[in-house]
Amino acid sequence: MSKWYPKNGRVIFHVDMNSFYASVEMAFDPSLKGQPLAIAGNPEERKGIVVTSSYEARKFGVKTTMPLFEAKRLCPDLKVMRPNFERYRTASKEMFKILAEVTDLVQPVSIDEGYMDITACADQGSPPEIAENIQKRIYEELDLPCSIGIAPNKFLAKMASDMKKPMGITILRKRDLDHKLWPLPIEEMYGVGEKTAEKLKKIGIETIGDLAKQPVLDLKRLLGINGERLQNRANGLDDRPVDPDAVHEFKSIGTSTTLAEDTTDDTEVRSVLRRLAGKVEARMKSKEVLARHVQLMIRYHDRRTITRSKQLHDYIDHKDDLFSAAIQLFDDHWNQTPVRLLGITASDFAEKSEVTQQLDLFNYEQHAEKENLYKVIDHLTERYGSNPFKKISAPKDAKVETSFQKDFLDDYKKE
DNA sequence: TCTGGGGTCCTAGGACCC
DNA sequence: TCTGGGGTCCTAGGACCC
Repeated sequence: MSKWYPKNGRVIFHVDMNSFYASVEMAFDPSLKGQPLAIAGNPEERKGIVVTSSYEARKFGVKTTMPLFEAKRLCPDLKVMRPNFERYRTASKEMFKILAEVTDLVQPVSIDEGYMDITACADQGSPPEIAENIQKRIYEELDLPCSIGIAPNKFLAKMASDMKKPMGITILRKRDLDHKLWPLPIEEMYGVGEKTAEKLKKIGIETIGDLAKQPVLDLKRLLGINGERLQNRANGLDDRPVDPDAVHEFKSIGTSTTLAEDTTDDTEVRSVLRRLAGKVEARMKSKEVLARHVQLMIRYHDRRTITRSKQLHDYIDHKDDLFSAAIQLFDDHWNQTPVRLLGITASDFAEKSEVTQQLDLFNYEQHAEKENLYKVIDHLTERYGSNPFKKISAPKDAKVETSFQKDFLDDYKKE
């Protein structure tokens, strides 16, 4: 036991569902098992890219984000299905239920993967035993394959879960770094994408091991603060905690759509933005939040994409308010050329209950201020011999009244 | 008949304040 | 007589991930 649960370390799992959407479809309709299967959007609507494919399809070179026609060229017998997101969400919930039975310290990071901190789970067996149990339960109860990485931190657990698929369990300890992690090509490192890999290769870094050993100043110059962070990870250092609450701390809600055809038609744009605003509204309401920031995304014919956003004065959650912010941004910034994609994203949230409370408080304060007004005027009149605000004592506009009262009271309090 | 849709985090410049 | 430096907010864009 002490071998597995060191006093000064953690035991972290990364659970990664294999080929998730395709596997859920196969669990749903077992006649699909063993077939090359791709989940993809509708090519008629220019959404024909592979979202997920089964391992049978991958053997032919089918990959995620590959255009469907190319996937079919590589694999003529490819079976193609549209995504059923409701189905995937249901399967995902069931999967996380199984993880939650092991520990509360589960952090979902997407629909098909999550971290667990099982440091305090020694009573349930050794980490490999716990991992085997989880994998077995998900397979037997949900008919879904997964891979699990076991390591002292999130980064290594993530890299480990990737090392054996499908249905793998991989242990990656600090002492394994030099022979399991460092030989991997730099582009396989989590956090290193196309652009970063390109930059790193230019200074001679080809493997994760090369990155681990490079003088850190070179990396800072090349990549900023991220250079140092990536090097730490390459050396097996990552102290981010497994945070079960992170999933509730979402920062934005957005939706976007690629149009079936590019358009310059204002009526079409308006109708699409209305639809998007309605979707964002529904998702905000289900999470009971209000937003104070709205962002519009426009992708043009040539795929050049701009985002334009604005901070609002009030918190909103109604589709009409989302729409009016979006259409204003569109009218202000559209360059009149054909539009390929439109998107609306809301952010800078407050919980609906809190904003409502604050509004109540605000109304209360306004009321209280009116009550106080006479006292304050009396005070100032007494002090200065006359009411210094006499000239504007009957404001018509409610907003003017409010700010007037606020300044007034602020001055009063300073006295 | 090329490249979806959902996110997060970071950077950088300008405005503004002290 | 001619311009410092730090902090914060806002906006736009880029990189990355699944």
